[in-house]
Amino acid sequence: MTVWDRPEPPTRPVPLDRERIVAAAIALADEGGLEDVSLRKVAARLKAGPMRLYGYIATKEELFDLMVDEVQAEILPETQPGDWRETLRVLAHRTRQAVLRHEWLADLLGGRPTLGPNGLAVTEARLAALDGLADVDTVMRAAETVSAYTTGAIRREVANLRAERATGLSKSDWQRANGPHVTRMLATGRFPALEKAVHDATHVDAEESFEVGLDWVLDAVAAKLARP
Amino acid sequence: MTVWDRPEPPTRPVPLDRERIVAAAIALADEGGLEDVSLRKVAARLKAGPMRLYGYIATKEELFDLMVDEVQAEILPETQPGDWRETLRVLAHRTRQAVLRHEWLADLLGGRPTLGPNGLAVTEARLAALDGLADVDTVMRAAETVSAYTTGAIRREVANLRAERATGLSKSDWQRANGPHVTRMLATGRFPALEKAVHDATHVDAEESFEVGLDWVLDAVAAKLARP
DNA sequence: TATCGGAGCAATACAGTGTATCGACATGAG
DNA sequence: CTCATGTCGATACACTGTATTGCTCCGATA
Repeated sequence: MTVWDRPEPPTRPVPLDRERIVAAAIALADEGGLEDVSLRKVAARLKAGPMRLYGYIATKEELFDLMVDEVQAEILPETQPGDWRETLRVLAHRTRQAVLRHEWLADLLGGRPTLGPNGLAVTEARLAALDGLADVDTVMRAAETVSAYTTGAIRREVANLRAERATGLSKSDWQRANGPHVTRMLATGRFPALEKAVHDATHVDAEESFEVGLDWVLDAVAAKLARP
Repeated sequence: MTVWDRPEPPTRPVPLDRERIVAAAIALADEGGLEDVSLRKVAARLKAGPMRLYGYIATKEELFDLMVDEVQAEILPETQPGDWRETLRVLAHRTRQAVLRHEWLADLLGGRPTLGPNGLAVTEARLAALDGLADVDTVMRAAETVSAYTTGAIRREVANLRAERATGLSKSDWQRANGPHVTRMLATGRFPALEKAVHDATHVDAEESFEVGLDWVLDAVAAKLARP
């Protein structure tokens, strides 16, 4: 019985694990957005049948949870700076940067509690930064307030960014970017304050306005920490 | 040719308009969440074929936009209170209440720019409250910061609410509500600050923590308005 | 070593989705 | 009365998440 007579052994399936699955899903989402992530496509990237994934995840939502947690690892800074304020600021900025790298994150952020290891680690980092500076309740309120601002601001930024991309690519001109509709609405005179704001506001880039708002919120936190 | 010989005239289709379509979609979403809203089901409620809707909307996303704008009408207060701070506070609270009435709004809030008439009106109300109290840029930053906090906080609240509902119905006990997983994670000792917070924090209801965080942010705004 | 149980996997199937296409038909204009 | 027009419904397509089913191979047991 020579080699030539014996058939090749059947090709063993590519080994799989959650890490590989999540990586494939993230790659897909990075390329084409969240709606491009289908279990079939993810499986195809791994040269596997769609049903194979159900050995590792029970539902597509779970895959999303894993994706979010995976990316949250990028948020944790390698070295913790000393100041509580600096720590919170860095965490917020790194969150923003992670979302800009993975825009689909904006669709998921805040949508479910982040209970994965990295999500918990981020929460821990926020709380640790404030630990001992006030009573527990104040600390929690502070952490949650900063985090609420962060996710809210980032979401709006991405929303605007997408809208700009959708309406041609005119970036600087607000009115033109939003098409004739907004212009027409403003012309009705029913939105005088908005009209003034749109007309007179100096355009600042997104990062700076994120930063400014964040600073305000941090100021508020600082004020509350001062008086326990 | 008597009446009996003549066939009935063909039943004319039920007249349709965006208002009716949006109302049907909102009703569906209120009952079963956003994912229960399918063009087929919406159309069925109106005794129409699915394709009929495409005379009024070009895409499902547009339907969502219309839904959001419709519900935003509920946010505008009937009478404007005097104080800028009170105005912003009321707007935030009414936003929260609207989301609690229509939980699906949490999935959409902040996801796209709100360019509909009611959305613009809400923005206008926010800006109008601050109008003249500082330069335009500061006013915009203030409005956006408050709104970022609001949407972020509400989203987290709804996320937690859903998670609680999903894990049995134990509401007060954080650890039990989140199942053994979080308990086990905390037991690793890798999240000391989180552990302390979970253990020692006095449970305050969602509305109160929303209110407190909001007040902090409003304090921050007040401070910036003071010095132009 | 032969057999068997069980696990992992692929194929198939199903109910449902958003939307393009097209043919019929009622309606208003000439 | 005829004809063009535009609206509506049916059909169709490509695709989704997931349940079910049966095969096939691996390792443990007799």
